[in-house]
Amino acid sequence: MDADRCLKMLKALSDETRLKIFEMLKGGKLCACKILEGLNITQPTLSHHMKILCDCGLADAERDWKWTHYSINKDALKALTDWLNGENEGKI
Amino acid sequence: MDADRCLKMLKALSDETRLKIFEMLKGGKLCACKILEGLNITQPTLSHHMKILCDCGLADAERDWKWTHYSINKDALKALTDWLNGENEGKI
DNA sequence: TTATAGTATTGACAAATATCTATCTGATGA
DNA sequence: TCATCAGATAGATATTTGTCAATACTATAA
Repeated sequence: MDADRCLKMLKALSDETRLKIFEMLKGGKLCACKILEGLNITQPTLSHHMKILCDCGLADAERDWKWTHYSINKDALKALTDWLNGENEGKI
Repeated sequence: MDADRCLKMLKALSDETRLKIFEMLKGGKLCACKILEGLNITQPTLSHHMKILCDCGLADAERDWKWTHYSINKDALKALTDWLNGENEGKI
């Protein structure tokens, strides 16, 4: 885990809508359509946000038939918080 | 610690310059002029960034004669990482 | 009071970005 | 093959924000 990766994750979390999505996903895996229900944004906007969350590694996407299920990548999250807390040793 | 406060902290950390400052301060308390030395920005820009870091609670400012010393507020940092990790119980 | 020095504020501007509409893609089922 | 549907991409726009130069503030020292 380096500062660049950390910065990317922090940028991903530093938007109100994406932080809301993050909170929703903390409760467990969710389909894109379910996430969309809880937010006042359009589908392309959600798609854009999910890409940012996935690209930085904080979220994982899993296609199941026609739906995409998203979940938090707990290892990435832990790497981020460890880095912030100064426990910069190894991993990810 | 609520999501709003968390969002403010994440926004504060989601800028490359401020994350560098954060890293510097993780090594210990620093004078503004020392921070400035390690960054290619002007003094007003640093002042602007320090205000953001202090306003969200992640950094503390301490005036000593004519110099201002900045440090990380470890309680605030822990509250942030706890919140991200889902340990949302109480405090700050 | 006046000069000096470290830090903060203001105002302007350019770059980044969150959002939308419109459209595309890819897979399924008739 | 064609229609349908979930999700992705493209292009445009408005807002946010990082930066600077200029200036103000505040405390000290002469």
